[in-house]
Amino acid sequence: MPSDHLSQTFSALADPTRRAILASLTTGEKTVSDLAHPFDMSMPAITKHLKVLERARLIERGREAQYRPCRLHPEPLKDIDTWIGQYRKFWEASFDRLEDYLQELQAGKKKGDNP
Amino acid sequence: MPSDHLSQTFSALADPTRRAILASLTTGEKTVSDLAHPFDMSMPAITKHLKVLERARLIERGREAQYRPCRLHPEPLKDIDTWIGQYRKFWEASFDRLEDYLQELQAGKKKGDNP
DNA sequence: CTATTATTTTACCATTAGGTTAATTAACTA
DNA sequence: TAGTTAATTAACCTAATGGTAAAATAATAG
Repeated sequence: MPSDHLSQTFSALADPTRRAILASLTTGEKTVSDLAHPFDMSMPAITKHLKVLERARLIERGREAQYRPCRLHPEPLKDIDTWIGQYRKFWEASFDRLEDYLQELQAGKKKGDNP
Repeated sequence: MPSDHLSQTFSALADPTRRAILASLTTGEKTVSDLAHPFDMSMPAITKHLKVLERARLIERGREAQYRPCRLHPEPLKDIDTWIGQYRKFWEASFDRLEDYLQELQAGKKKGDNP
C-alpha cells in the first residue's frame, strides 16, 4: 500500500472481485447492491472493495435517494496503459528473439534495430 | 495473493521497488547485486522481490558461476495490456463525455427517467 | 412516528506482505 | 585448504488485506 498513484492502481486491480466490479461498471452506473449481487460475499466486503477502488480513483460515487451509485472512472487505467507502453516493444513482433536483443543491449552494441 | 494469473501480475506490479527492478532490466540482464544496488534495502528484501517477480513470470533467472542473473520476461505485461484493452474505449477521444455515455448505456434505449 | 431498504461503520480475526538480522549454501580464488 | 563474494534461507516483527457479524446511518414508504 505505498501511496504513489501507480502502486495504488495496480494494487486495486490485483483482486479479481474488484476487476469484476469494474467490468460490471462498463455497462453503466450500478448501485452497491447491484454490484454485490453476483458475489458470494457480505455487503461490508463489497463496501470495502468499493472503497479501495474509490481511493484508487477507478470509480466515482454519487448519491441518489438511499442509493450510492458507482460509475467507472477510467483515467488511472490510462496511466497504467502509458506505463506499460515502455515495455510494449519487448513483446511486439520484431522482438521475438528477446534474449538476443537484451544481450545486445547489455553488450552496448545496439545499432541496427529490426524493422 | 489470489492465484489467478492476472491478479498475480497486478500484485507484483503494485510495488515501486519491483517496478524499478523491471525498468532496470529493460537495458539487459542484471545480477541480484546489480539490481539491489540502487535501493536502500537489504539483500534478502531484494531476493524476496525477485521471487515475487519470478512467480509472476515477469522475470526469468539463470545461473552463471556464483551469480543468478535476471532477465525480463514481458509476456504477463502483454496479458495486462490485453486486459486493459476492454477499457481503452472509455478514455479515447470520442468518449470525453463519459458520464453521458454511461448514462445512455444504463438507460439502454433512452427510457427517460432522468431529471 | 414506525418500519423498511440500502449502505456503512465498528470491532474482530486469519493470512499475507514487506522488511529486518543472523545463519547457510554455492562458487570462485589465493 | 581456507577465505571471500553472491545469494538464499530461517526466524522474526509489524502493518495491511480480505473477510466476517452485528450495530449504526440515511433515506424512503406507510
